Amino acid sequence: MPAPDSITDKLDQIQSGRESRGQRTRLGLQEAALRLLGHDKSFSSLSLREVTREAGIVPTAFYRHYQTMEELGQDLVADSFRTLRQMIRSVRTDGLPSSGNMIQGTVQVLVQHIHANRLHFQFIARERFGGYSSLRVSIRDEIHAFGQDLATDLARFPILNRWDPESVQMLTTLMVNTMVSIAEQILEAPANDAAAEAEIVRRAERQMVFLSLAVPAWKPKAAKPA
Amino acid sequence: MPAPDSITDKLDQIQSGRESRGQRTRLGLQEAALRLLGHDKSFSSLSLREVTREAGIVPTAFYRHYQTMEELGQDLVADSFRTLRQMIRSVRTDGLPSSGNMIQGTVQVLVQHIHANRLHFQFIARERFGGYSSLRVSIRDEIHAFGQDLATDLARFPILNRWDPESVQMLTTLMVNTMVSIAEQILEAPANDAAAEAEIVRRAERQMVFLSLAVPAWKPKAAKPA
DNA sequence: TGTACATCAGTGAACGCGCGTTCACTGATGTAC
DNA sequence: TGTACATCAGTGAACGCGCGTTCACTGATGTAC
Repeated sequence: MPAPDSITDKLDQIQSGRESRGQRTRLGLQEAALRLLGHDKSFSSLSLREVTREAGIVPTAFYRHYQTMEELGQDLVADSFRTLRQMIRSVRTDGLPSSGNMIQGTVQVLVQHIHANRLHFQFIARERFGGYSSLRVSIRDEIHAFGQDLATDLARFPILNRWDPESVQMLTTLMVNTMVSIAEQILEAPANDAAAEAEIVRRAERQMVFLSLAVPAWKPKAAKPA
Repeated sequence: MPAPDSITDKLDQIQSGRESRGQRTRLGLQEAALRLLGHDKSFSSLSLREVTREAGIVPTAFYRHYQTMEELGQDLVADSFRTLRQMIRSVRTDGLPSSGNMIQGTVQVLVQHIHANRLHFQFIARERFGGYSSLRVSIRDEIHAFGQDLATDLARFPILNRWDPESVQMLTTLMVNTMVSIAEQILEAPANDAAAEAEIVRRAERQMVFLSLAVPAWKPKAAKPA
C-alpha cells in the first residue's frame, strides 16, 4: 500500500505543475470558496452549488473530492495555519526585519502576513465561533498550537526561561489574544485605509509594550530546576 | 405625535403583564431565535420559517414585527448589551461581592452573568464576526462603549486618573479583550463541567493580575492637568 | 513508442424539499360614544 | 357599562427558486504490455 501524499509532496507537485486533474480541481474548490468569502459571506452560509459554480464545475463533481462542505472547511483550516507556520519558521531562521525593536518587528511581520493571506484570515475569524462545531474545535486547537510555538521562542529569553510553564503559557495567551485582536481589527478596517491601519498597528505595539512591562514584576510559582 | 415607547416603558409593560399582543409576539420571536441558537447554530443561518415555527406563529406573521431577520438580530444585540449594562450598573451601586479582592470579584460577577445570560453571550460571540455586517458593526460599537464605561470606573483609581486618556483606553482594551476571551472560553467549555470552568476562571484571574502588574511601570505620555 | 483497457473525474437530467415573500382573509383588540 | 367600528395581528394558500443529492452517462487520464 503506497503512503498517502504528504503535504510536502503535494506542495512539490503543485509548484512544479505536476499535479493531477483531481488535485487541480480540489485546489480550485478551495480557492473558489475563499474567493466567495471575500464578498462578506461566512463559510457556513456558502452553498455547495455556489462553490462549484465559482469553481467552474458541475455540482455533482464536488462529491469526487469531498463528502460535505465541512470537509472542505477542514482543508481550509489546515491550509490557513500551514501558511502561518511557514511564516513563523521563516522568522525563526531569518530573524525579524527591524531586529532593533522586537515588538515592532513582530507586529510588522504579522500585519504583512495578514495582508498577504487576507482571505485565509477572514475565513478563520468568521469560523472561529461560527457555524460548524468541528471547525471551531480545529481552529481552537491550531491557535493553541501557535501559542505553544510562541512559548518555545519566548523561552530563549533568560528571564522567561526561569518561569514555570504555566506562567509562560499565561503570557503567550495574552500575546496571542492581542495578535488575534490585531488581525480582527485589520480585517474589519476599510481595506487600503493606510492611516486607519497605522493607528491600529500603533495601538497594538503599545499594548505589547505594556504587557512586556509586567514581565519583570511577575512572580512565577517556582523557579524552573536548572 | 406620541413619543415612541422608551425602553423603560417597554420593560415596565412587560414586567407588569400589560404588554399588548403585538409586543408579546415580538418578544416571542426574540426568545424563539435565542432558543434555536442553543442548538449549535449561528443566527445568520437561522431561517425566518424556523424562527416563526419555534415561536408558534405562521411565517407571514413575522412581517408584522420585522421586515427582515437582520432587524430581529439588531433587537437581540440591543437586548444583550442592555442586560450587560444593567449588570455593570448594579455592580457600581452595590459594589463587588468579595470586595476584598477586586479582580476575583470582577471575574466572578462576569462569569455569573454569562451563566445567567448564556444564550445572549452565545449569540454575540457567534455574530461578532459572523454573517450580517450590520450586526458586526453594532456589536463592535457596543463592546467599544462597554470599554468606555470601564474606563470611567477605572479613573477612580488615583494612579490611572493621572494617565492620559489613550493610555487608559489601552488598558481597558486589554481588559475587555481578556473578558471577551473568558466569555468565549466558558461558552466553548462543556456546560456543567465545574472543574474545567474553575480552571478557566483561575487562569483568567492570573491574566488580570499580570496586567495589573504593568500598571505601575507604565509611563503615560503626559500627566493629566489637575 | 503504440495500443487496449481500467480507473478516475466531470456531466446533465431529475427528484423532493424548505425557503422567502405575495395576497386576500379573518378574527382579536382597543377606542369612541 | 354596552355597542359599533376601526385598526391591528395572525392565517393559510400559493408562487417560484435554489438547494443537496441520486443516478446513469461520457470522456479524459494513466498503466500494462
